[in-house]
Amino acid sequence: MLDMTIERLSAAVGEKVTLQGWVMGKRTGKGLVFLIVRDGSGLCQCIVDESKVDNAIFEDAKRISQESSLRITGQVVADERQVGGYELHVSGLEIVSLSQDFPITPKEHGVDFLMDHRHLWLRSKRQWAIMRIRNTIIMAIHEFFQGEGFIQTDAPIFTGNAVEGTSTLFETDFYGEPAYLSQSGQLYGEAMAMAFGKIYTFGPTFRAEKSKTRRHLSEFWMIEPEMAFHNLDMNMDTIERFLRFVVLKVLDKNTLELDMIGRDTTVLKQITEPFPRITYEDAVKILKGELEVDGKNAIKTLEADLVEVQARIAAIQAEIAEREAKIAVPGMKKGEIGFHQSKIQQLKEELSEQEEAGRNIPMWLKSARDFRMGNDFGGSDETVLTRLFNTPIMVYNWPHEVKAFYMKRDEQDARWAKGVDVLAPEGYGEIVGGGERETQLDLLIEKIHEHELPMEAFEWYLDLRRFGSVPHAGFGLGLERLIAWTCKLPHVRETIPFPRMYGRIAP
RNA sequence: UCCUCGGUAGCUCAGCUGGUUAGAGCACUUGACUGUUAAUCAGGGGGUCGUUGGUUCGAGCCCAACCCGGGGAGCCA
Repeated sequence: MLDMTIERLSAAVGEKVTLQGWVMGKRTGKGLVFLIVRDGSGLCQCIVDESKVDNAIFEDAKRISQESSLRITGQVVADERQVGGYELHVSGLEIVSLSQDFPITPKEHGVDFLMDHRHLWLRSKRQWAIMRIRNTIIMAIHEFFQGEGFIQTDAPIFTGNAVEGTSTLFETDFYGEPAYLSQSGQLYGEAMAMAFGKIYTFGPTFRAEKSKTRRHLSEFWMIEPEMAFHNLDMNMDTIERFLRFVVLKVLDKNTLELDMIGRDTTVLKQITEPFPRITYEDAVKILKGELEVDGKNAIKTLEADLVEVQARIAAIQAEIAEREAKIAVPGMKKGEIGFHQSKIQQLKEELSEQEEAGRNIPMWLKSARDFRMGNDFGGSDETVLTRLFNTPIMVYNWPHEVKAFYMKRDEQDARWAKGVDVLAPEGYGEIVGGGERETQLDLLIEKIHEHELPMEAFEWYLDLRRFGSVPHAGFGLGLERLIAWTCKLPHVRETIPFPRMYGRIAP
């Protein structure tokens, strides 16, 4: 049978099956060739034994190279030591296409090199695992909203007016008129919520920010639910249920993948606990160390982190020196030297990470101490704040000056706009931004003037308040940031098949 | 736009205060090893040291400008 996949080998133990795939790796021994085959669904070690196959097959097994494609036939044997738990005792092998000098070797590579070979990098284990988790998350998003009675609608990607300034928009030529690639479907989502009750959009979003950081992409996918007859509290309830649902789905369906990328799931499992809801005012106090959380002080915690980082740097430097001294002694076996060298390599990588933390933390501390009530949080402020929590936190009631014109003003205290930012733990920061929308026509018009926006471009939007305005709320979730946190990746670029970012348009 | 770190073999890096023919590991290749999981052993080929200009008897190393990349600030999901 040719439709066998590695994923389904467990149902075929003892049977003779044929797999179709690619060679990920090869090890040879006297009379034996071990092939690691991947077929997209998983990995399987295939053993070619010289004494059990035709000579021609054994010769093919010996000459087959990394990433050659093949059809391979053999008996499925359970073996707990193997990735996936099964191996194939080969009786037949057909080379479909021989590959030559595959650029991505089992050794470490630099980011630039890997990014230039993204089309091939996607074949590696880690990327395989991440893309499967991405798939789970996308499906879970649909499942959650569909299950709660939302309908998926889509906002346009071309927009004619620059809502929040043209500096962050990509301009294109739309039949001779300037048009911009959408940086949010928010306003259209509101129109659709007035038509269909509860909706969500799920599509690509474009931001022309010249940001070169671990959490920015120029093209990313955003989920934007919008709910009629919902207020800020109901919005926060929805966000919490939603994030919990998605993360639990990943924990359920991707244990293998999470393990492959080395994700410690302890923090993820705490997603079942309530998310703290903190007003902006309190968040600022926590940030400045004026308010403690469960007896923990943000500033003091960070200072302790710094001490720890410095101790770690010293320990790493000592270990590197020790291993280098060992290698320097003549007479050590080559293999052992290689072992020490690879350890030193790892240590040096960790050292540069720790050194970076050592440089950053004092800056973060300064930023936190000097923070002024009324400002928006910067990336480091979010890190300092979330350092004290193991679940996402929801910061709400923001100074209205820092939020968009459509955000509803708090009826009790006009200083605040009823927005909410959800900050992920472990240093990931903002993954969701949302809030309750302004419903009053006159306040909205005032805000549009205040932001110096072109009134005529918003006439259609104002119609939503003229014809049956209702309280409504919604939020936007950056898919890639959610994936990055779920997988604890150092950078969002690995969460999307072909990242588009400042300075990167190919492949 | 600004700050910061970097660019040496196909890949990852070393190259001490400037000094003869620029090194290692991996990958590739030849051979040895009956089960390996990036840690076996022996041999082999492979480099305009990002670009341009300068300092010097002499530059991979020093200086300047530029190009490319990493991280961060601003901005944000």
